[in-house]
Order: sequence, then structure tokens, then C-alpha cells
Amino acid sequence: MCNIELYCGDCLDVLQNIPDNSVDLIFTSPPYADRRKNVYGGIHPDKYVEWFLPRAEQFLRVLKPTGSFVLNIKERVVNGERHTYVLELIIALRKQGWLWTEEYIWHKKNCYPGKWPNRFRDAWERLLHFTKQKKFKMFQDEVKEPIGDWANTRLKHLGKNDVVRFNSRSGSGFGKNIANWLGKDLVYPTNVLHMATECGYRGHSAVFPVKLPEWFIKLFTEKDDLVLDPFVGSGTTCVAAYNLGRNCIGIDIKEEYIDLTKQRLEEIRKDEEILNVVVG
Amino acid sequence: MCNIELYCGDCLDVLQNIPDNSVDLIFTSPPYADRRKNVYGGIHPDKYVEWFLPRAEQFLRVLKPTGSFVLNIKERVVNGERHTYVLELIIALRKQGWLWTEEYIWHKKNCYPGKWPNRFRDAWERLLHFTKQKKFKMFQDEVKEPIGDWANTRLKHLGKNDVVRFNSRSGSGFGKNIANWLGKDLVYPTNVLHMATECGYRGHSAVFPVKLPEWFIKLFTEKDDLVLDPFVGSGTTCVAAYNLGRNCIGIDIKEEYIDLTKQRLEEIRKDEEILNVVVG
DNA sequence: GCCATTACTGAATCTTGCG
DNA sequence: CCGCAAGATTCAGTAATGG
Repeated sequence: MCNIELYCGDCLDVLQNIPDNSVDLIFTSPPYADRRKNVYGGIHPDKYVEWFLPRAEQFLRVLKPTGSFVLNIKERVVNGERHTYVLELIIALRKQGWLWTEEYIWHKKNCYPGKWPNRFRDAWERLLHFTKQKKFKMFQDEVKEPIGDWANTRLKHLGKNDVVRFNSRSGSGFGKNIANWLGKDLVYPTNVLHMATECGYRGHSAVFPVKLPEWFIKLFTEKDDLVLDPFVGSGTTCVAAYNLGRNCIGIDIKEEYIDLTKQRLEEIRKDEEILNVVVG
Repeated sequence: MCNIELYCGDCLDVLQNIPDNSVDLIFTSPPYADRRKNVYGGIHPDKYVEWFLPRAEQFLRVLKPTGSFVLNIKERVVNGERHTYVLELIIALRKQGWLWTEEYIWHKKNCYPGKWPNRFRDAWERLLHFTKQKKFKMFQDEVKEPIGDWANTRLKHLGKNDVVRFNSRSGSGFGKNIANWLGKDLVYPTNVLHMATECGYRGHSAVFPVKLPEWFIKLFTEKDDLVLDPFVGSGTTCVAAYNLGRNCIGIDIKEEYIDLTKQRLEEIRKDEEILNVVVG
């Protein structure tokens, strides 16, 4: 049974009804400054920290001591320069009591095309990892990856017959060997994530791929844990939580996005019993 | 003719003798806070900005208005948290008059191994791009990259010398050949650079690969321009400048590093006429 | 010359233990 | 109780060797 609760409203208000220390992971991609103007009233870059902080205070309250807060954000260019509101936000969040544990990089392999005279295409975003304590829940084995090139080049040199043998006769010695390689040679990832963006999901502009929240959900939560996304948008975090059997609370100020998310979840639901969407 | 001038001393002092608006590019990897303690006395993270600012003031003075300042840096972990001195440095440099034009990411493909309970291996560093003006010199075509697998596999077979020759002597037949060969499928890069660190290279342990300064030197300078590295270390920036036919001023507080750099340059010199190393 | 194999080395960071 | 030193852990390149 997987419970997904969706609420329409400003997370600053909605979160008042969520108890202290109840959430295992907050994963969110907030409205970037001056983006989605029509939605959040277009927060000015200079006012961004001021706007964010009271909401982060609620995040801090509802998050379990062993929980994690992952913030996907990237400063925009203002007047030819990168604006500093994200840097200021990090510093302000630390003053609020958060620990800035790590900064992961999302490398967007297929970033937005374009050409400018003073910069190249922007192919990365920040994934800021904040925690409440030095010790927190982390399940590193859940996101292990196949090993790098040397294994790949080796596999490449296996002829067709070898691959067939591996696939069809799992008992053969050679097949076993490969199986051992593939099974044993999982390594821990780094703090650089390589993932392509997904094209726009209907009404919503192109956002992050489902694999991105899935990676962090696997890393920082267990089954039946509770994930929170206070800026739901197209609902990708909720989809990821459902895919992995986690419960989820999603909040967005725009009813349209809540509806979109509900619809998206019902489309991928496989069994009536295992998904319970509640719109509050 | 390529002039490389090396000076031993604190760049804060040495730079006093360099005239205003005379440098086209500053590329440097300063001593990270609390690292290389034996060398730079180990600047404490909390004092880092304070230590850096007066030096940056000199950088600002000697840099041409159309020039660029590229700073390779990464905050270290202090007490389980990423320290904020780099963020504070960016904010302070802006107050000093710099424009924070862009932040490039260096993805270190072969980062240091290790395992910890609360983080993964650190596989990226910042390359902060500062300028004095909104308009500055940038030659984007010089760093175009081949696209697709065929080009990559073919490029791999070109030796180091071939690439250097292609880069420095654009008139040569061989260089032209490669240019024609690859000319078809060249695309502009993004702000994410994928390069392996160079480890254990014949005695001198170069931290960043020569390709890294080369990339920025090609991007922000022309032939015969002047490059400055105020924290020379193993001299990689000077080597890159020499490879590309740029003049260079290198400064380091440790005489040992000046000697190392001089030695390294003389080893790769191919012709007495084209390299002139002056140790001041 | 072309592969495959081996040895080696990092701007790392957490934990433990000693003074 | 705090600061510092040493140990344990871990992976992708690059160069050198061998067939």
C-alpha cells in the first residue's frame, strides 16, 4: 500500500498541519527566481532568500533528525552575471540550523541548446544535500553502479557466441564468469550524476528525469518511508516515490499541477490496491 | 618566441612590479584551505577569504579590462560539512569589483577512491570565471569538440605531440589535416569539462591535467597574449601557455616549485629559440 | 603495430587512539 | 574534552610489459 497525499496551497501554510519529525526525505526543485512568474508571482532574485527561509523553517521542523533535504537549484544569469542568491541561500540555511553536508552535481547530458557570446550552454545543476545531524540515514549499496571502462572494453571483446552462451546457458562456466563480473563489479557512485533531462511533460516545462529523485530516494529512504515535495510541479518526485514503494506528500500552490500529478499517478498505477491518492 | 617569466615570492608582493592592465588571462589553482600546510602555512578555512582578498585586488589591477580570471577551487569537508569559504569568497570578490560571469564544472573522471558513511567520492571542482567587464575576449571556436564516437576513438589514437602540434602550429600540414578531418562534426562545448587528473607523471605530481589550462587559454587568449599564474605549484599552467605559444608569468612562494617548473619547461622545449625562461 | 594484463598513484575523509 | 596522527577504505586512469 502506497499513500500519496496531494495538497493545493502554499507549502508555508500547508506544512503547518504536518507533525514534527515525520518526514524521511525532502526532495524538491523549487521555483527558480524569476522563473514561473505566472505561478509564484515571480520571486525577484534579490528577495529569493527572504522568500525561501520561512518555508525552509517548516522543512526543518517536519524532517526527522535522521532525514535528508535535497534541493535541486541553479542560479540564473542576471545582467550577464551569475546571481549569488543560491550561495546566500546556502549560508542562510546553515544559520537556520541546517548542515550543508554535500553538493552533488547533476550533469545534464542533453542540455538546452543555444549560443551566447560570453558563455556556453549550461549543462549542470546543483543538488544541495542538507541534514539535521552529522549522522543520518544513507543506504549507499542501493545506488551502486556497474564498474567503468575496463570492464566494458572487456565485455566488448566477447563475441556473439559468448553473449548468447551467457544468455541462454546460465550454467556454463563462461557465463558464470561474466555473471560474476557483472554482479561483483558494482562500485559506489561519485557526487556527479549523469542524467539526461526529460522533454516537457505535457503542460509542464522540461524538468528533471524520474531517475533523479529515484536515486536520492533509494539512497536516503527505506520502503514505506515518507517523502515530501513542497513544490510538486509536474509531480516527478511523487512518481519516483510511488515507483519505489515510498509514501509521499506533495504540495503545490497551483491546482493545475496537483491535477496533473494525480492524473500522472493514476496513469502509471498498476493495481488499485497499492496506490492511494488523497487530494487534501 | 615565447617568454616565460618565473618569480619566487608571495604574489601579493611580486605583483606590485607588474603594470596595470597588462595581463590577458589569470588561470590559477590556489592552495586550498588547510592543504599543503607545509608549503603555504595552511590557511585556516575561516581565514581564507581574508587571506585571498588582497591578492585578488592585485589580480584585478594587472588584468586587462577585456581579460578573464579563472579560479580552480573546491571547498573541503570540515567537521562533516562542506565549508562555506568558497561561497563567501565569490560574494567577496563581487564586492571587490569582479563580475562572477560563470561557473564551469571540472568533472574529475578518476577521482580519489575511498568510502565514507555520509558521502561519496568527490568527483568535481569549481572553475570560477570572473571578468572586469560584461564584454571580454572569448574565442569559442577554439575549443569546439568533435561529436560522436567515431571522432572520439580516432582522436584517442593521436599522440600528445600531434595534438600540441595541431594546437600551436596551425599552419602545418599535419595540423591542417586533423582540422579538415574533424572539421565536419565540431560542436561547442558546455560548461561541464570532463578530464582525468594526471597522477604520477614522472616525479612531478601534477594536480590538474595540462588540458585544463589549455582549454581556458585557447578560449580566452590569442597567440602572444600574456597568461598569469600567481600560484604556480607544479607549473602546469606555464606548460600549457608554452604549448600554445602564449607568454606567461608564473609566481610561487616556494623556490622548489619555481625550479620544478623551470625544469619541466626545459624538458619539453623543442627549440632554443622559442622558449625563454627568466627567473626573477 | 595491436591488444591484453599488471603495477601504481592520487588537492580524500571518516574513525580510532593517544597525549 | 579537545586536537592531532595514523589506519582503513577504494577506483579510474596512465605507463610499462608481454604475447
